[in-house]
Parts: sequence; C-alpha cells; structure tokens
Amino acid sequence: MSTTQQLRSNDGASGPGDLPAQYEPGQVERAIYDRWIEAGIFSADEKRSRRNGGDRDPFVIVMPPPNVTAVLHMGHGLNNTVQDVIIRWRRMVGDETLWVPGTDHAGIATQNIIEKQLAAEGKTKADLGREAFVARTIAFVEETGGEILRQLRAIGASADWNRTAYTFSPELSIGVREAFVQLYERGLIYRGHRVIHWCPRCMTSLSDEEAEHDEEMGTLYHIAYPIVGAKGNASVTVATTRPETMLGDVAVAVHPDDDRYKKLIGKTVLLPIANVEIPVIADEYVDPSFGTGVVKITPAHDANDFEVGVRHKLPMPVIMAPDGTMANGVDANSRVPAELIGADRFEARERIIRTLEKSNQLIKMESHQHAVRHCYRCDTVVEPRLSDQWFVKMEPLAEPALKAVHDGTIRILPERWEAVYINWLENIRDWNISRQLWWGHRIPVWYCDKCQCQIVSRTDVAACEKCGGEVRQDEDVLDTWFSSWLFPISTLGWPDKNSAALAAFYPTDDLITAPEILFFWVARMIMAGYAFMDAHPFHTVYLHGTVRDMHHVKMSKSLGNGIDPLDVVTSYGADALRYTVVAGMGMGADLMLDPNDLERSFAPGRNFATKLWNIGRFLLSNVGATPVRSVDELSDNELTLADRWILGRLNRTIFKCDAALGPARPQKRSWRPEERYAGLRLSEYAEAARGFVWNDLADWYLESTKGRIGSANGDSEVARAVLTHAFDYALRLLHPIMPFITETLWQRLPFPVDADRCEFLAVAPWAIPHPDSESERDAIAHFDLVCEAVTAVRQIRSDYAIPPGKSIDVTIQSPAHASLFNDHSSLIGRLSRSAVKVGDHATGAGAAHAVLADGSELTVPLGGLVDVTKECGKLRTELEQLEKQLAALTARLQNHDFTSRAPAHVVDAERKKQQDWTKRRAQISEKVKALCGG
RNA sequence: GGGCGGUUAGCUCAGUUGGUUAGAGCGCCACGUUGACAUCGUGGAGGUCACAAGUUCGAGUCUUGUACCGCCCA
Repeated sequence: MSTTQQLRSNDGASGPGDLPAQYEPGQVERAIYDRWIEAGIFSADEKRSRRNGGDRDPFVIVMPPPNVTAVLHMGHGLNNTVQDVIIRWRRMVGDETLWVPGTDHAGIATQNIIEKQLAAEGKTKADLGREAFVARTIAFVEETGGEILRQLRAIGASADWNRTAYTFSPELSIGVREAFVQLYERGLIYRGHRVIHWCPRCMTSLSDEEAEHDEEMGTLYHIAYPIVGAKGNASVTVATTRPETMLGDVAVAVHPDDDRYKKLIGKTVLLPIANVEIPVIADEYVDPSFGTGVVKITPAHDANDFEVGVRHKLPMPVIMAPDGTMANGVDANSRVPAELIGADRFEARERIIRTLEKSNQLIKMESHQHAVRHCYRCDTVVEPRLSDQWFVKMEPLAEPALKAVHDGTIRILPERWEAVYINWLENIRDWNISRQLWWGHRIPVWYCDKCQCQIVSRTDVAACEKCGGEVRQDEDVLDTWFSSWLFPISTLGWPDKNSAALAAFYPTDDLITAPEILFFWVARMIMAGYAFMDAHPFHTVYLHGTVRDMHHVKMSKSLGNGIDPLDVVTSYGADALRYTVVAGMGMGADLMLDPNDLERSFAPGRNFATKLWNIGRFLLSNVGATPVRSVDELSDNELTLADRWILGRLNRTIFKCDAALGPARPQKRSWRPEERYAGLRLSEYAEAARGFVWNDLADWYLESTKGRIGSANGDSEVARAVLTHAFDYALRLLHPIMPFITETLWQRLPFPVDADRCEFLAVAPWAIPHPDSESERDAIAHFDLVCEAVTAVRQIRSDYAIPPGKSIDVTIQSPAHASLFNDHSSLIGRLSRSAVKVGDHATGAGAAHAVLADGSELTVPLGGLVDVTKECGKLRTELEQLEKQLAALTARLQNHDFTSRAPAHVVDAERKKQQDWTKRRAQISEKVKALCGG
C-alpha cells in the first residue's frame, strides 16, 4: 500500500498496524500538502468575511515579499514558519484567514544579477540598450521568479497561492503610479538638488536606510593648507578621513567662537594639489574639539558640508565620476589634475597622501574609529554625491504613523521596538525614491524640453499637454520599497476602491518580520496605510529574531554559515524544522543553529516528531479503528481517576496554549494596556503542547491505560474514548506547529459515532477549554500523588542500584489517602517494578524510605541491600535542609510586619506550609531515630 | 556623541501587577533494549539571578549607580 493510499484511508479501516515503525516525512508531506491545496482550504473567500456580510472574522497576514531572485534560507524559514503557525491557528479557530504571498522585484539585486550574466557573456547593459535589458530581466524573472514561493510550500506554508502578488505586476504597478501621483498632487513629492548616498558599484543613489553604518578603523589625516599672503610658511591644519575629496574643497571652516582661529576668518588659503584659493569661513557646525578644529568644506561630497555650502553660498564642484573614479565634474574646472583623472577614489587617496608627504604638507596621521556608510546590497563604501533626485516629504506622513503607536492602534512586539520606531519617526528625514536603474517602476514624470514643463501622470504621456511638444519620461526608476510599502493595500486591489478584497480584508491583522526592515518597510507601510486608506494597515507588528550560527554571526550565503531549510526538510521533515524554530525562539530572541551539525541543531523537533509518531503508533494500535464513544457522554463514575486526570491536564494545556497565543486582535479599536503586550509567545505555546503530549499523555496516561484496553467490561470502551479524545485534541493543539505529522496521525484516529468530522485536521475546530472544577482539581492532585509514589520508588531503586529487572516490595502508609494508593497499587507496582502493599509497616533497620507531599510514607525493605550509613546520611541531609527552610519560614511568620502587612492569602499559604513541613520534619526525625539510633 | 535594550544552569532562553524550595529545551553524568518509542526510558548533577547600594515585612522582579555586551540613529 502506498503512503498516499494510507493517507487517504481516513476510515481507518486498514487499522493502525500498518503505520511504519519510523516516521518518514519525505513520503507523506508532499501528498498531504497536495490534498490541502486540492481541497482549497488555504483560499480565502471575501464573502465569508464579516466585513462583507459573512459570518467569520477575517484574519489576514501579508507576507514580507522575498526578493524575486532569492532562494530560501533559514531567515525565510523562520519568518514564514511563524506566520504559518499563526495563520493555521486562526484558521482552526474559525476565522476567515488570508495569508497573502508574494515577491518583490528587488531593483538593485535583480539588475545586478542580469548585469553579471551579461558580463559573463562579455557584454554590458549599454550594449543591449534599456528596452532589451528590461525584456531580458522580465524573461529571467518569469523563469526563476516563483522558485522561493515553491520552496515555501515544502515547509508547509498555507498561503493563499491564488493571490500571489508581485510588486512589478501590472496590477500592483497601477498602485505605484497612483501613490506617486497622489503624493505629488498633495505636495509631498518633490525633486531636490542635494547630496545623497551614491553607490559607485550599483551606480545608483540610495536612501538613508539603504546606506548602512559600519564602525571602521580609519585614519585621520592632518593636512596643512598654506595661508595666502601670510609671512613665512604659515598654514592651517585641517583634519580629514577622506583626503581624496579635498580637490572639491571650496572653503575651510572654523567655529566662530574659536579663539585660536578667529583672526583667520575672512582670509584665504591655498588648496594643495588643486592649487585654488579658498576662503576661511566661520560656521557653528564646526566642532572645535574634533581634530584641529578646522574642517575642510566639500559641499558636493558631504551632506553636512552641503548645508554649510548652501548657508555660505559656496560653489559645489563635483570631483568624481559616478563610478567613483576621479574626474572633473560639474563646476570642477580643472581641480583634478590630469594624473589623477580616472583613478579610483581609494587609489587617489593614497596618491594624494604621497604627494602631500613629499611637499611636507602631511602633518600627521592618526588612527580614528568612525562610522562609514556602506551599500546594503553590495557593501561598497557609499560616496556622498550631489545630484537631482525625487524625494518624499515624510513629516506629514509620519504624524499619523506615530500617533497610531502612541494610542495603541498598532502595537509592536517585543515592546522595546516601539521606542526605536518612535525615535525614528520623530527624527524622520525625507526619502530619496529615485534610483538610477533600469529595472523598476519608471518614475511617472515627463518633461517637455520645448516649454520646460513637467507632467506627472497616472497614464503614459505621449505629448506635452501645454504645447503639444515632444516629451521624454524621467530616466530613473523608483526605489523598490516605494512599491512594497503599498503591499497591504495593493495586494488587496487598491486603488480600486470597490475591491471586494480590500473591503473584506483591510485592515489586516499581523505583520511578521525581522527588525532589520522596521524602517525600510514596516514604518513606511504604516504611513502608506494612513496616506492612502486613512487607516492602519495592521494592528500588530511582531518582530522576530535573527538566525545565527554558534558564534552568534548572522547566517548568510556569502559567509558560508547558512543552512538550507530544504536540506533540513529532506533529512528530518518540515515539522522538525518548524518545531525547532518555534520552540527555540523566545519573544524577539535570536535563534542559534549550528550549520555544521544539523542533527544536533534540529534535535528538539526531530526528537519530538519521532516521539509523537511513536505515541501515535502505540495509541492507534490500542484504540483500533472502530468508532469510539464520545467523552461528552461518559459519566463521571465511568471515568477512572487517570481519565479525569488526563482530561484535566488537557484542559489546562488548552488554557496555556490560548494564553500564550492570544489575543489575536484587540477587543476594541485599539489595544488596551493589559492586553497590549500579551500573546504571540510561540515558544511557550509549543512547550505547553509538547509537555502535555510527552510528559502527561505518554509518560503517565498511556502507561496507565495498558491493560484496560481489551478488558471484558465496558472500561475498555471508556479508555478508548478518553485516549482518542486526548490525542485528538493534542494533535489539534500541535497542528499549527507540526502540520504534516499531526494531519497524518489524525486521519487515522477513530471518531465518535455520529460525530461531525472535518476532512482535515487543518480545518478542525480549535480546542475550547472549560472552566476548571473543584473535582477536576482534586483528580489532578490525587493522580499526581500516584505519580509521585512511582517516582519515589524509582528513585530508591536508582539510589540503591537495584537491578531494573528485580522486583521489590513497597509498603505505603498513608493516613490521608490509603484508598487512593490501594486503588492504584497495581499501577504503581507496574510502573516501578514493585509489589505494592498499603498498610502499616514496621519502622526498622534495613529499609529505604520516602515521604510524599501529602505525608504518606513509603518504605522499601531492602534486607542486606540497604546501606544504613548511606540511608542515614541521606535522611540527615534532608532533615537539615528542611530545618533550615522551616527556620526561615518560622521567622517570617513570627515577624509581625509580615503577618500584618502581607496579603492574607500569602500568610495563609505560609502557615499551611509551616504545618506541612513541621509534620514532615517529625516523620523524618522519627525515622532517623529508629534507623540511625538517634 | 544621542537613544533603546540586555546581563538568570555548560549553551539558548522563560520567569505575566514584588509573595512556595527560580523553570524549559539542548548538552552533561549514571543505569538501562521488559513488545510504542535508543531520534528512547529511568534517575541525577548543575544557578551567591553581572556587580554595588537603596526601597520593602519580603527583590530575579522596583529605584539609583558601576561594569560588560548588543541594536538603532548621528
């Protein structure tokens, strides 16, 4: 029988016996996934959303779109696992869930790939021309673009693939133009002439966020600029880290209050090498304590100097070509000497320093740590450069985005990121959205050279509206983030205000991503949501940690410390990957994995999947295939204590899982303080579910049912019903984390007669806890005592190294719970390999003992085996510890301040504890007296 | 330089308004294959909660300072 056939047999008629002894994820995962897709359970329906007249609450997540050229890495694995866990949970709860998948066109990254391909063919993009280059890129994307989304299916991602979006698709492109034009019409987009970050390798400008700071050890060069007309060799010394830019200097500046240099203000110095005279100016921008207190001013190659240049109306010569080589650009005349033209900026730096050295104008060099900006795509040192770019005026957009977090419309988890978000928005700077690339949304601006007008349009412009003259479109494209910031609205149909999807699913619910793109993407989406929909795009931002290697270094392909999630899926299954990731990741904490030891790294998930499989195999073979009774119709007196215990533990587990996961959305319009930072504790949820399955169900309950199945009386049916129920709900709780293995096992569970059974666990109702009752609490406490007795015997066995095969005699003397131990003596005996007797026992030598929490005393006569000295030592240690704790406790209770000021329930609890401990102390000391003679 | 955060077991992390003897996973040690499970079972060791002072009947939890580490922004 094939695995697929096994899976399909949800009548269970073939019985569970044919489950392979080992879980082989590779054989079932694909088949299950295909069946989910066939059944359409991942597809959202607008009509079912409450906002569109349906009867379900919508629950929506938009996926952070990976680069269309990306291949799956662990970062994606983690990010999408988290999203899928939440989506699957809400799907089971009964929400109309929508998880929108997609990719972005990744302007710089994609263009880089195609340029590399061309280079390998000995061509450049200029050889092809713009049109052919774009056509080639489109073809490449069509061929390879869906790869990462296909890979996501292998980890079980339950996205609505029918709605797969792409930032450069015709549909989403409409939104991009609409956004540009709307902002332009509102005066929020403008063309500016200023110093921007320029990547000489990518040959494009970058936004502030794309030029990342990196602390580096550089050199501070002190250079003498001779004072014109001064006696002798008088000069001023300027300090700079970038001497190559000195050719673009138009002034040297000092602080107006700096007494050292006051008399120089208004004089002129001779700029070395370029041999031009430049003024000494005074500006408050200068920090007198930095370097020599004299700074060179290079307006075209430094953003701060640009400001100074504007204030002092200075010229702004550009002395580099776009590729970072030295050149006489705009206004430079012949500042760059012929021998330096064409030299790379870093080569030029060396040569300029050598020249200055020769002319004795290099005063000194000192090591200097400073932040250098690097291109976030290629890590090239960014060159500040004066140019014309399109900008978005951010302050008005930031205002509602700031308010949303302040008033709790949007929460950010972990909480500490809210401060970072607020800090960024409060100091927001305008956004350079022009990119000098060919791959991307062309800026929808047309220029008429004839009448000098500028047309901004939603549709292509063929001729000038004013003079009918020829027009040319702006050569530049938009920053990719200018399309991704629209993702929550554009993927749902915006700007079509009549879009059913927009009505049904906007605002969305959670946004789950890494903190690195909080500014790039998350903050901007919030701004776009308010700017274009006048509403927040989501109410929760969940920022998860980063995947790192054992040295805490972020995993990356270039460093070679990455893990391919598909390798993990192949070796251990998607569920093992998912469980490991979810269980190992506390709120906002990083996830450490060892790329050199996948087996160890993924042990938590792999071990648990195996355990779950074995539990399933055993349980299913016990309960068989015929329908079971429903637990709801089982009467209390039919249920054993163990039954009530496991049902009670299950109920508590459901509570814990719900508390760890929820609330899924704010009760009212905004988050109330008490719920604001609650929920999304996935590791706690995973641990609660795992603990139930492993430590309650497998370790105790399953053991307790051995022997009940197949017994002649009706108890066999009771056990089958409870086993089935407990496992059914355990699988429901675990399904969002481990969808494949839980679905596989669940399909084979027998079901109550007449029960409404869903076709898939993936859409089976989430468990609903009931308020716990006193009898349930009693059942749990009582069965816990039984377990404690077993553990106590096992401990004695271990302490005395009694061979596992050897049975021993145990006497339990229990004033409080004699009948409890009587009823469970055979269970205790079976689980501890002992013959258990309840009753009085002689306290004498040659016996090991244990005292349980309720004061019951457990004795194991060991004859010659017992080591009196050892046992006495043990008892005395225990007594000593107890005395110490009891003394502290008594002191606390004698403290009038404590009893009068602490809450009554705390004092009561301490009193109760004192009684228990006192009794226990009496028992132990009596034992010591009997066994050790005092 | 400014802002934010962290420091709890060998490692990665929980610890919800201050209130039992501070928990989990992985790792470690000992024993073990008795028919669900060695990707396992049973038992165990391991923490002056970074340091110092303070508030309090009571501090891992609150306050201040110190040290070290990290992130964001200049």
